[in-house]
Amino acid sequence: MDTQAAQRVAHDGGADLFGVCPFVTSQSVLQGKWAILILHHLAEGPLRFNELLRRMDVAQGTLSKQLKNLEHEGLVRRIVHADGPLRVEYELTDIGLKFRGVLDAIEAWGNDYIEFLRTHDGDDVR
Amino acid sequence: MDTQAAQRVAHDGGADLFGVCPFVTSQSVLQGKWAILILHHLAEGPLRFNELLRRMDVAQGTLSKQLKNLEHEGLVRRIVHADGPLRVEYELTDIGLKFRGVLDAIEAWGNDYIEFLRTHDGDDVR
DNA sequence: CGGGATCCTATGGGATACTG
DNA sequence: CAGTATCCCATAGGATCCCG
Repeated sequence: MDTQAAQRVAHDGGADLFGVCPFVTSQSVLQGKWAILILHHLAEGPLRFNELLRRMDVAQGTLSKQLKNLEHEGLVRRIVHADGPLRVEYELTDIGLKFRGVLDAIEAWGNDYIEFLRTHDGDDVR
Repeated sequence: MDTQAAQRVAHDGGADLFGVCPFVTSQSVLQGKWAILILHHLAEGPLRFNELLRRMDVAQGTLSKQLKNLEHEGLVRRIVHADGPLRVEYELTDIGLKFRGVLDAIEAWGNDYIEFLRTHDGDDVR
């Protein structure tokens, strides 16, 4: 381990609230550009890799990594169909399905915010 | 209509859906390590800069930038009190207050997920 | 089809020092 | 008190090539 990494570990005495605070914990799952979008698309049902790829304009490698993360975190299940040609589907697990509550809230607020953006056209948001 | 034209229409070539899709739009606001946490702390009422600093173990510069972002995006309002010593408070705007719906959903799911993590101890999540 | 491996860049975020 | 400025690094994510 190099010096910098060692220092970071040593200094990490600060309380990491992952697994303790629901907001910190959720944040670590929601971080990144694609998690919410993937979860959103899978919320309606299982999808194959290339189908996800087509729905979200994302690089293959990136999608692959993100799906592995979500699988590791327990939100997504990867299913390989044994019949015929290679066919893989991704679907939400139980805890992944529960996330739809968050997705619904995000959708509602997102629409409110889009409306807000239009009515405050002068302000340079983003 | 010929086939190629139909396909070009159907396939949204790299369009940025910010301001169009509520999920993409929300994601751009929620991205980053601190936005959700800041919003959560401000949801209960206005807070001063150093008070936020104390509640979340974050670097000053980082907090400053994040607050500027949220202010720019219209979720947070910065209030400078003119009396006596320098005193600044941050509070949620109307559209920021509406975000509490998302925060509530996140809190609920976060707690479910924490429970899920405990009952699946063998899996190395994160 | 469904990826993995590799390389590269952009940027988020921490540490530190300084300021009105 | 409430920042700003600067430097630096770790990581996310895109592009490209390759594979079973």
